[in-house]
Amino acid sequence: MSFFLHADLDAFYASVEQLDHPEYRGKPVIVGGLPGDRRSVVSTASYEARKYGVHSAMPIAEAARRCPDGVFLRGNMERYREKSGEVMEVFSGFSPELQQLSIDEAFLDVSGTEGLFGPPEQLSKKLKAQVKQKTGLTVSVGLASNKYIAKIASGMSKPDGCCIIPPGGEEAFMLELPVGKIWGAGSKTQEVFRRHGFKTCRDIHLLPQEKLVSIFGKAYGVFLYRAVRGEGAQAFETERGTRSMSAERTFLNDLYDEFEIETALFDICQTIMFRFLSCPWQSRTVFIKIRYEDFTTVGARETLERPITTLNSLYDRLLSLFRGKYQSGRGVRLIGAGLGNLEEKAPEQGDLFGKTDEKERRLEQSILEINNKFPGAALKRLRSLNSETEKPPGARD
DNA sequence: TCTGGGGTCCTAGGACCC
DNA sequence: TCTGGGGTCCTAGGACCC
Repeated sequence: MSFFLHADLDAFYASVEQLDHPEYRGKPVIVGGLPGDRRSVVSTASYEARKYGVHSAMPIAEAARRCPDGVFLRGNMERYREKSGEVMEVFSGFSPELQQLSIDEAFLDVSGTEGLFGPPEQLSKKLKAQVKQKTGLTVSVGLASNKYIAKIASGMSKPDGCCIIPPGGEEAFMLELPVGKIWGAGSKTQEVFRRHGFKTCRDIHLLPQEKLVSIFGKAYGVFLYRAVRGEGAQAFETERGTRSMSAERTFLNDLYDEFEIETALFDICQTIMFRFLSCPWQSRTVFIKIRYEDFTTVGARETLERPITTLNSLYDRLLSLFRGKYQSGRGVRLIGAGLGNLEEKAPEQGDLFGKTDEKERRLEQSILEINNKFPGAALKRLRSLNSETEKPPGARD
């Protein structure tokens, strides 16, 4: 008999700030940006801030209107990653089968741990107490016979709660649930639910699988059919490795100047390559993303014959994708790029990449490292190394 | 209200091969 | 002559999650 625990830190970024800064405790804390920051959104709002109607993904400007006396912070990812590590360390003491879902949540396979930690209530109590004692943070917990139900249960117990769904009770638990609580049904799907008059999972439960498939498509229809019956969704049961690596940037003001956009693209390219060099993957697929001023978003991708090995070659391909896709004259609000179809690095095949490539790769690596320490310092040098990059006449160095 | 950044997965259609 | 069917790989776009 399998049993899973889903653990989710409460208002994670905001809680870390309140932990590190006692003067913020009891106050509405909003992490994501300062009130004047244009184009920023809320990452996390503390429970005090949520009372004002502030929530994740809300524009900071709106949050500032709703909660003018809030404590607004840009956030410190390095610190959050550090705290996350501490918490995951505690989790790992409760099960060797730890599946981290994101920076602030994880699944633990706790099947057969009763002899060690007692029944679910006690297990949960011990885990919550240990997280609190060792990290100062509170965590909400859900326990069930599959991950999907455990995840929904932890969400219902927030903050600082625990919700246990006994084996056999999964379907009954789902039936009464409002459709808004279905994990995996976002705003577009909620709109479809509304149009069909579906209010609780029971309304969906009434329909045969074929009907759901005809409304929602094959994969999603089957997913819903299973979900409302309390059966785990396949997607969450198996752990999948990393598939892509990307970076993007939204500009404070829309960019119209192609040289400026391409410079930003180069900067993003460096960020990706720096991260890519220290990971165990290789990739033959490159992609770009352009968001225009009206928020329409387009992309382009290309799969190459050989893996990308140098910054120069990456930028070369990204630039060509960009130039092939970009509609001149349109304002660009965001530019992004990345590498897809990540696969295990092939064992060193020296002859696959020429000697020039290898030399170039090493030079780039050292420049990227310097540039990571002193942002901007080496950028010009690198960009001038790239033969594809021509400066328009009159552009200053 | 004027919408971040980093990811995953699905769908539909086209190219190409046998 | 004017057209089958299956498989695989690829691209573009969209929905969703934290």
